Amino acid sequence: MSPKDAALWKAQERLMSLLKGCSSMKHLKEMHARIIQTGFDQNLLVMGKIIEFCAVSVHGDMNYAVSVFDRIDKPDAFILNTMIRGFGNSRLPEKAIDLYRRIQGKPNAAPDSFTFSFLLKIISGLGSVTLGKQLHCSILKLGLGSHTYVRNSLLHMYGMLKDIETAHHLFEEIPNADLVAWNSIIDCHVCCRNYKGALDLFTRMLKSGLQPDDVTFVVALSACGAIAALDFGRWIHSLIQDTKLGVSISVNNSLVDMYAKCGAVEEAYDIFNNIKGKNIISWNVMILGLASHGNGEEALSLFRKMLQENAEKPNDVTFLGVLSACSHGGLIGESRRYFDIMTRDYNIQPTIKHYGCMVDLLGRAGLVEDSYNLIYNMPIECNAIVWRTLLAACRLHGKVELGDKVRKHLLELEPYHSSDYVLLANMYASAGQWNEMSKERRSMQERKVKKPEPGNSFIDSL
DNA sequence: ATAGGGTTAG
Repeated sequence: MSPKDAALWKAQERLMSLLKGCSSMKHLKEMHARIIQTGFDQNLLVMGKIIEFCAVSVHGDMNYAVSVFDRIDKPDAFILNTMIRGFGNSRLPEKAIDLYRRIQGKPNAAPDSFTFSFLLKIISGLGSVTLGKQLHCSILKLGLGSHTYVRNSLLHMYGMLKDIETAHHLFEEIPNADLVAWNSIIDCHVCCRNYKGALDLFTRMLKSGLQPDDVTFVVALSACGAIAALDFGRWIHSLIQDTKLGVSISVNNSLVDMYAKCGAVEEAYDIFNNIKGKNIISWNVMILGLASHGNGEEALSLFRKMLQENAEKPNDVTFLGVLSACSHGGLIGESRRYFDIMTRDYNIQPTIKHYGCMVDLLGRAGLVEDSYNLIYNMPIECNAIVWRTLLAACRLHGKVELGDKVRKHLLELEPYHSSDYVLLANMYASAGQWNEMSKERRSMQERKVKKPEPGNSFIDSL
């Protein structure tokens, strides 16, 4: 090493250690200015550290990361991967895809296993089947198809895209599937609502001799809860007690959730009471468990207990439980009060799910017109699930006229959802409108034929 | 110097 190189290396090391100690954007910007002056603004290690701070640290600023990135002439893979990670955590994750497209074919920044791990996760969230398949092709072309992290990310992605066949195919091709691969394929089945398949795989995994971890148990228990498989859940509970995961918060939360969903509310409560260091999810699953079993009052008193003990700060899901408790207890006045408290005292913006709870609550009480007005006036876009909730209420209370209106909205959003026709046919039948009922049935059969291939989102048109 | 899987509406 020449003396000049040694000096440069020493300076680089000093900058790196200074950047490591950086604690705020203000501090980082000052350092960045000095780095530009000293001519290190094309040094990939130094600039990588800056990008990392801006793009993925808690005090980061993605906009600043972009402006820094744009001035780097030849960014390397680390810098690109870090930018992709940063976009993935941002409100516009599709920008990560744009960046990937821009760098394709540039020799100094060939995508690697890290790039694909990050991108696959982002595509899982975006739900784009086309992009997922394109990326899968690129992965195969680059020979990264059997890279463990990449393959497991692919598995997970196909599960999120509801393509259980491809996920299953991929899984069966793995010579020695590791724990993450097993957990992913089990979770794929849960996501695709194949709960029986998930539990079969869980059993198969045990037989293969692999030791389940906390994630395995959480996923398997959620499958039990979904189909109220209480005996299977109890068996898993006994397996957990044989391991040291009996103290894991998330495993215990899942046990509470499983028992509650299976109707064993007392067992759920028992576990809840014994959790050391309850977190907000512990409280939420218990409140929701009580609420969904008609113990609205108990759910609300548990919520108040949480506040009194200052145990945890309620979040958006807590209020879903609270509103659901009001719904199942028929407490309309209470629900409006809590809705206000949520926004005013806790500064939680109501999501579509909170409106869904309110629509459900008003609808159950027969106030379908109020429910419709709430949807009409809410500041966010309504989705098919909420319209369907209202349609179910219309059916329940024989409000055919409003049901017709709701039907039009559903046709726009999800014209192919089979249960809507069942709901509508039922609604017309209970109102004695037999002609309408058979029309609905015929249109269902017609549409089944025309149903297009699933999976295209806005990103597919990019 | 970076990475994979998980729990909370209807």
